Amino acid sequence: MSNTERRRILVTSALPYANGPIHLGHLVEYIQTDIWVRFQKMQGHECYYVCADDAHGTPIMLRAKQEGIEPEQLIKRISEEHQADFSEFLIDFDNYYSTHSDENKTLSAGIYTALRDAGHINKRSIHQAYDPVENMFLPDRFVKGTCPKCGTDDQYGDNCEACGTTYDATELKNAVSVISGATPIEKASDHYFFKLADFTDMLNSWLNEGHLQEETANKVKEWMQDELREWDISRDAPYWGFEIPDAPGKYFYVWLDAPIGYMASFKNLCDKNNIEFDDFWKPGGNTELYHFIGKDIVRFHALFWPAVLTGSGYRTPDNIFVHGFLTVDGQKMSKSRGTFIMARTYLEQLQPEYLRYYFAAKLSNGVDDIDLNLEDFMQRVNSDIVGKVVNIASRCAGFIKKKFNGQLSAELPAPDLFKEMTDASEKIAGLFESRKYNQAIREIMALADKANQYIDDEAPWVKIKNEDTVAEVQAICTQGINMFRVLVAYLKPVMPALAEGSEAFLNCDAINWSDISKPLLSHEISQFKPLMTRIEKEKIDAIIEASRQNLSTQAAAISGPLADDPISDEIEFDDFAKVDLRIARIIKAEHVKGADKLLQLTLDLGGATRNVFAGIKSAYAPEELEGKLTVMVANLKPRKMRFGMSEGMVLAAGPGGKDLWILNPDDGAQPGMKVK
RNA sequence: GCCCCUGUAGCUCAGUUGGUUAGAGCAACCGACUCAUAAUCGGUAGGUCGAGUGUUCGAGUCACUCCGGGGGCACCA
Repeated sequence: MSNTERRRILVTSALPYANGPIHLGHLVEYIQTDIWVRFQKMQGHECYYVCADDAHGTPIMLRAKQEGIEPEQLIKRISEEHQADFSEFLIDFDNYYSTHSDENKTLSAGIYTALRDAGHINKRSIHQAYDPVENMFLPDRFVKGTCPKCGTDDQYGDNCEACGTTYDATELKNAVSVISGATPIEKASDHYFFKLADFTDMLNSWLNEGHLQEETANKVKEWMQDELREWDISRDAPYWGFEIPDAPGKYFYVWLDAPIGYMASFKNLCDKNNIEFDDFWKPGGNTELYHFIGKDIVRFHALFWPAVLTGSGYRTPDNIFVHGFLTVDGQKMSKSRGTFIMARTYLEQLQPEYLRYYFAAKLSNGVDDIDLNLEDFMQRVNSDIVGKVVNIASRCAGFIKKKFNGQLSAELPAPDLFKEMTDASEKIAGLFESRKYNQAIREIMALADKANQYIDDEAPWVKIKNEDTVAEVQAICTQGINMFRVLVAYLKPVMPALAEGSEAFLNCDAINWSDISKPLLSHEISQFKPLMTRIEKEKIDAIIEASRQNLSTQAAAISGPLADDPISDEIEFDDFAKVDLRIARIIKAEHVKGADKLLQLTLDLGGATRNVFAGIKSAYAPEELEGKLTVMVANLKPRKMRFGMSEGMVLAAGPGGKDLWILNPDDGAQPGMKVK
């Protein structure tokens, strides 16, 4: 690597939104980026990794209000939480900042002004839902009402979840503002638009210059086939953001100043560390710029952002690395299943490097989703890292320490094998560089297998017992420990703390990519301590349990019958047919002496009568029931209860207590009829 | 409704421009070993490559249809 040029690289991850905590889904991206940046730095390149909280927008404004604090206080608190999470996950930003900063304000205003002066900004009036109580315009998702098409209640202002119709928030019937409950009115307002279509040619050529992964480029080209509409970049007061310089009462839409936050965070770093900002952001700077993002925000980064940058005299990114979403056990993260796992919840139970390793083992350079399979996670980490890699050091260290005073031998007994391992360096580096971490990990683990095989073949535990061969043990273990060191070097971008612990054990300087080919010889190592322990199943269970509990303590938790009580496993028709359901008339209902929950029902099946005890006392008075038709399971095996024989079961729905409703057939059904 | 991605051993994934008996790791099973955090080493078994049809001398690899999973769009960016 010494003969290659020292690259100058600026890297960003997407800015987390400052209204909630970091979860495992977020971490896919930060871990992916951090690995790449650590790798670049290990190569000796000049690489900066900047990020920031995305601190503007309506949701933050409203949340602060709800908590009775100023937005500044809210974003400060959230930023501290975010940074604590990132730091513990060993995400090593060179700078972590906020979009609510002087630098960002200046840069946003400058970019806007440049766009305006070049004629890329258009101003026109639009109509929008307006909350007359709160005196603010309402984004679609802050209006709810009845669908104008199908009449379903409680639908958002953009489309109906029941019938799928899309409409304007102003078309909703009985519309209410989610914020105040007031009926929104329609109101006109001037908005500022970015004329994206001005950049059609520029974008078309940019898209063909190989800046994007193929799949991403295809997606963006698909969007380019339609005419590029103007992008609304302004919002009316009250809004939490930056006021537009020449438009009092108008603010930049959060998505305008968010990516500029990348620049602002870097500007902040430059000012602290004497880095030339323009080298990285003006055209022709001989530097590289990369954004790591999720596939949900491709539009902003691959369409608007290059256009905005070009229109205001800045450079465009060299690439936008798009990754997929995280699923857990093959399904979308779910609060009710306990798989919506917060970074903090994870950290309370497990070490960050387990997850860093697992993600690395799964991540490719594609946009496919990756799955966190919890069983696989545990097995994989335990067997790869603890069983294979760390085990090499563990099984050699004892001999060296006890028998040879911690001294490594002066030569390697198997230099060819060592060379084979260091020769893999270029291939593995190429895989890290191209973000095929999964392949890199596979290569590294194959080498770890080789190391263990070598030790097994040499059997130092046998040779140590023989006078003639005892001297060989020192060399064998020196070989083993040096192979371990190479593996740690390869894994260092992924597992920096393991590397640090290993450096202490090896009693050597920080390992870099360039010095792996020089083995440690005639060198004293330190006492071996377990560098990493196994993942215990209980810890994973605890994470799931804690994530479930988060659910119940969160006000806005998603719940409902389906979430609380998911649909059971699929059955065959024959299974259903075994259940004989009949219409029954309740001809008599009475209290049962000594029973807290039961009512005794006499049911007429159109000829036969049945005596049934039903646990519905909490919801019904006997007199309410007499004469009613309902549905019963007629062929249920009679069951002896404390108060007598119960010959069937009436059907009811609901969580229990007062909330319990028996089934009622529609008019016309007669006692005894089969339900099918 | 339209469009994109995806579906390979129990699990996680590789499978190059279609070409001989479909690969790896983990798990399972058998054996060896005991230095090591019950780790390691050797071996065995396990797949009609989601289903079907087609193109071809030949298809996991191409085309079409269907099914399952993920996502995008339907004037919201």
